[in-house]
Formats: sequence, C-alpha cells, structure tokens
Amino acid sequence: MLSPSNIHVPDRCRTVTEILSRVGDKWTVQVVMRLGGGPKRFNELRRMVEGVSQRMLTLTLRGLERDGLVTRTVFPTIPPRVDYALTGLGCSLLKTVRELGEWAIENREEILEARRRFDEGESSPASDAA
Amino acid sequence: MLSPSNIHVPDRCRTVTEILSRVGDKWTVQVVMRLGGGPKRFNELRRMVEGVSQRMLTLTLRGLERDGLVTRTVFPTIPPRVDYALTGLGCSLLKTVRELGEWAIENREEILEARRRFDEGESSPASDAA
DNA sequence: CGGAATCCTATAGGATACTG
DNA sequence: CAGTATCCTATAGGATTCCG
Repeated sequence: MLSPSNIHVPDRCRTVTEILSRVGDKWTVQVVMRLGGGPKRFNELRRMVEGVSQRMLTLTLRGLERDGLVTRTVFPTIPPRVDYALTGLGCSLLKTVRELGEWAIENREEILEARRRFDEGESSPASDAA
Repeated sequence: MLSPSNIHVPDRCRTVTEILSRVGDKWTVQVVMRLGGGPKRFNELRRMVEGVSQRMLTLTLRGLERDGLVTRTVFPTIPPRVDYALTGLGCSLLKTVRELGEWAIENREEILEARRRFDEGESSPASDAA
C-alpha cells in the first residue's frame, strides 16, 4: 500500500518530521517507556522519570493523550487518583521507539569514539597538515 | 548480549535520550534521509531540505559528522566543493529512522483524528456531563 | 494527589552580512 | 560555493506558588 520509502513525498516528510518532533522532545520517549511497564499514576511517573518537572510531565502527558497514545483515567476519590496508560497506538509507538533505543545502545560506543576523535581534530587542526 | 529492553538501566536511558535528542532535532532526520539517496553537496542539500537555514544546515551536518554519521569531503577546487555522505553508521541510523517514519505514516490519520476529538472535547467540556 | 498559573532563563533557530 | 559571525526572537522548559 505504501510506496517505497526512498521516494520523496513532501506530505510524508512533514508527517514524519511532525511526529518525530513529538517523539524527540525531552520527555515523551521516557514517559512512553515507563508506561510500557503498565499504567502509572502521575506522581509515580514523576518519580520514575527523574528530572522531569511537574509542569513538563503534565504537558508531555497532555500531548500524548491528545495524540491518542495514552489514556487518562480519573478516579474521583480523595485524594484524587489519575492513571495513565498506553493505548494500542501508544504500544506500537513504544515498540518502534524501543528499536531506535536498541540502535542507540548498540552504537553508543562507536558514536562516543567518533565524537572524541572529532573533538581532538578540532582542537589541533594543524597536526595532520604537517 | 543485551539484556531485555524492559528492564530499567539508568545509563541506557541516558544514552537513548541523548541520541534521540539528536535525532529529534528539527533537521537531522531530514538531512539523513536526503543523504540516503547518495552523497550530496552543501547547497544541494540546502535546496532539498527546504526550509532549513544555511546556519542550521551547517550545524546539523557538523553534529552528524561529529557523531560519525556522515563524512565531509572537501574538494579544494574553485569554487570549492564539499560532499556529504552517510557512513555505515549513518546508514544503519537511516534504516531505523525510516521505520519510525513508516510508523508515523501508517498512523498519521489515527493520530490526527485523536487530536481532533481531543480538541473538540476541550472546547466544550460540559457536553458529556449532561 | 494532581494539577494550573505565573515567572524567568536558556537555548534553538531564523535573517542578514561578510569571507576565502 | 560553502561556509563563519553576529544579532535577534521565539520557544522550551525549570522553579515556585496556588488550588480542588
């Protein structure tokens, strides 16, 4: 159904870019990954993600909810309780994102080494011209 | 070799987050995808990516080069010519990123519809309480 | 507990002008 | 052509305070 991914369709590019900018933000992926372990409460997530501010967790979850990636369930108890869980769509995203994560882990060392080499070359640019 | 991806290793999380923040920036993915079609010159890329400023293209390419994802080849001619090409590492990233792209394309409509529903519900929050 | 609102700063990134 | 340098603005996002 899809045409081969190596042809350039502007509309698709925009789609991909748009989705990636959501996925690429500072917290979305981490939140999705934690939710991969099952539904979580707000502060539970807050503790798990570590480093996220309350504000950003709220915004991140709102965005995910808006895109149909997580559900938000309110229990009108006192104190209130709110559960967040991945939808089917969210699970499929998690799966894909995990693959990117695997790539990152597998190639971490190679990237870090390339980075070291690059930074070395930058600091002494005349060394190889001799 | 890798432990299952469903256990939480802080170090890995940081790696994934770090890599994703590179991939998730505004231009990296688009540049990598265009380079998937073979080596490109600077202004050639500039025209293909469409919307990218010269400054950001430079920064994006520098970042990719630093991480060992693209090579930069200078031909000391006049006018100068510089070719950018994916490395093996860059190709493997492209492959993974394309999968995320496929996901985005496949689920585009579902996401957009979820978004519409969400925005509707927000604008008339009392409608379902009746 | 689970937010919303406000304030403030750091950074991303665009536009422009200059250079080898 | 392929950058670099500078300036400027918009946005992301942290810290804090208040609320049901």
